Amino acid sequence: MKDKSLFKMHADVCKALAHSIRIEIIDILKDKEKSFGELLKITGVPKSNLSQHLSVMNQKGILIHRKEGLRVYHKLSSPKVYNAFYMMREVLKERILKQKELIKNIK
Amino acid sequence: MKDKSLFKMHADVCKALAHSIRIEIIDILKDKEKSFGELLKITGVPKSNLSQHLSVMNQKGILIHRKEGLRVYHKLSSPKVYNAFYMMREVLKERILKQKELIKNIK
DNA sequence: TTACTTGTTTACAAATATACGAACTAATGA
DNA sequence: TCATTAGTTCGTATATTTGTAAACAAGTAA
Repeated sequence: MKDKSLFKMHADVCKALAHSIRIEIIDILKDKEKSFGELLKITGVPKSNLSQHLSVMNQKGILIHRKEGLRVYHKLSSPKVYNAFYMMREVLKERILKQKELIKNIK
Repeated sequence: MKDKSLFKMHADVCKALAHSIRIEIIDILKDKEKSFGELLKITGVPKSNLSQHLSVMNQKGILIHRKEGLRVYHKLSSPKVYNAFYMMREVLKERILKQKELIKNIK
């Protein structure tokens, strides 16, 4: 049988984006790094929850962080993460446009 | 508070890719349509399970299908789906390369 | 040392997602 | 009509993910 471990790893990267809080985090970090505390304020997510989401994103390789004193700064691990994020949004846009067409035809 | 429904929809599209079987399906459909039966043979996934995964992908707007006689043919809803798939794989590649570097430095 | 700030980890409940056999439906042909 | 093929849906068991409070850890500063 064919080896499917590549599909598994590939899906793991996709999973790192597959949550609305994580999408919001990528949106915030798209062009600049932010500390944990800043992300906390912007998102309004409880800190333990936010920490877990950031941890998942780090493990899956889509974020990196550095510690400076008490603060931890997070950013995208590569511009490719934003490209992937962006293409997903394009797919969403296309889907919404198609739905608009459908509604127009119903009227 | 800020409206987060866009993040939710965006994450839903990502979720459609976030499973190894669904990644495999996109890989198979990247450049041609296939019938359910062909997908069944290629993937080896039980038919009820395959049908459910295809259903999820249809609902999330990343696949479309047409029926012809007894057969159902599936394909990507847009080339953008493959672009998104591809960028995810690029992120994975980058991560693997970084891990290789780390191992090299350990030696 | 003590207290404070910033963030992580743990424990566990609740919610979602996945897997798969069995039953079911739709189209075709004998 | 009856059987066959192709695929979907249902019931339900299992697995994975998520959310939250509470405990914990690490760095800074008095």
